[in-house]
Amino acid sequence: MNGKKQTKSGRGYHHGDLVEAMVMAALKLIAEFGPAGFTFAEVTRVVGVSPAAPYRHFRDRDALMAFIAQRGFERFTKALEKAWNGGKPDRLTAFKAVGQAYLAFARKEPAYYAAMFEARLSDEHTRALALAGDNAFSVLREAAEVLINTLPDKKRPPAMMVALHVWSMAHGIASLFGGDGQNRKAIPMEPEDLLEAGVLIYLDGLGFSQTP
Amino acid sequence: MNGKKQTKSGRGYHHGDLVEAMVMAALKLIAEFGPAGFTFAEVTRVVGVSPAAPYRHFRDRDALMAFIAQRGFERFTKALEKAWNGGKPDRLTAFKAVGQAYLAFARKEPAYYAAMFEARLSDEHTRALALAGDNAFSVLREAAEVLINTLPDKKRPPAMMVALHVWSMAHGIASLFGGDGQNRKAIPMEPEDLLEAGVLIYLDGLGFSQTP
DNA sequence: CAAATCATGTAAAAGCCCTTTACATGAATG
DNA sequence: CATTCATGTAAAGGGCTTTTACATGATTTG
Repeated sequence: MNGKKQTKSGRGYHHGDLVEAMVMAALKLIAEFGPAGFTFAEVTRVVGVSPAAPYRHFRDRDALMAFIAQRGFERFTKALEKAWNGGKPDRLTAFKAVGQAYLAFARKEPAYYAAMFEARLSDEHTRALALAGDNAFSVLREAAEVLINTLPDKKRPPAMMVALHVWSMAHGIASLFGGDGQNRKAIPMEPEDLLEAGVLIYLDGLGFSQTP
Repeated sequence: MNGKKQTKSGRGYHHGDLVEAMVMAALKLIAEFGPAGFTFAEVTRVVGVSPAAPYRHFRDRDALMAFIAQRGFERFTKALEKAWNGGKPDRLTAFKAVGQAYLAFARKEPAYYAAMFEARLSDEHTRALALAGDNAFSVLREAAEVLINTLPDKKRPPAMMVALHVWSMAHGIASLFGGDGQNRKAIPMEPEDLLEAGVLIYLDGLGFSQTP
């Protein structure tokens, strides 16, 4: 009947799936108070275990954060891949969709996004996350490569650079105006529209005319 | 001889300028360990006062952070204004200089930058800082306004939008690849060059041809 | 100039969080 | 069924935060 263990309201000595429960509780707290806005002890209280319990699963609070960031990067990568959709229906549309997917992820999963980009993790954890981050970036980089291949050789910029420009603008918009609450500066348009316009102008500068 | 008080190695009962000393010590710690990388108590130890002393000057750790962010925004605004230089020697050159000044500030003053953009301050403090942030943004916005006035009416985009695009790209680059150490992802070019290229392409898209 | 007052710093204490260690429980294994 | 292993608890040490009562010395004022 039940996927895992017993889940009577009062659980027994063992929790059943403490890792998942910790992650879920932490995500809620991050979404509400930011990546620095919760304590390890607070999560144990929400979950209903003793303060020492999580140490069987995570070396410390940062390890929980890194675990969340890791999972976030994986979901992020999938979201970007889905948006790119192999370049269909056409390269330009798909490329813009990747940009929109970037912002959509930041908006819909602010807790993951914060864990990925705003939690200041140790060098060790940062290094371990680098691969996951690179995977996400690769989606954008390859999309850029496919896109610019439609340009004549002479006018073709490095795909890496194009990807970095779009990534930077998307991340800048997400950081400054994205999210759903507190830190967000007020601007007279939706972040998604701002990015869409910015990417269009940028691509125009590369030689993609908007009205061919 | 001395600007302020006695500064014999062993100071007396009163410090003389605890606020400044706290700010300086905090900046050093922020630069090294990030905005979440120091404790209030640690700063008091560095400065050499009791843990309760700072409470005469700052309500709490966040108030110190906000104070630093406030000062950071003021210096940031000045740096951008200096780069704009009234639009001289010409609008385009000056505009690009503003972008470079943005990155230069993030690179040279990582502690201020982190306090301004990466410290998650309370809503209350965030609101109080909004004005200081707006002042900085205004410099870029007015530069954008002057710049796009050279475009024919029909092709002239809103200055606000142009300013937001450039701000976002600069902030994205600074966040992802700027700074000088740990979090910085490795890329095959300097952040400054990446921004310069991005702004040039973007302005090209707006109708500023690079080779008139 | 001396006394009163005010700003600034200290000491001590309460409360919370982090983390480790020794022990308890119950699930899995043979 | 007995053993072993994974997982959770209790207790304790140490650090940080913040408050309160008190100490010091700079500043103001008669």
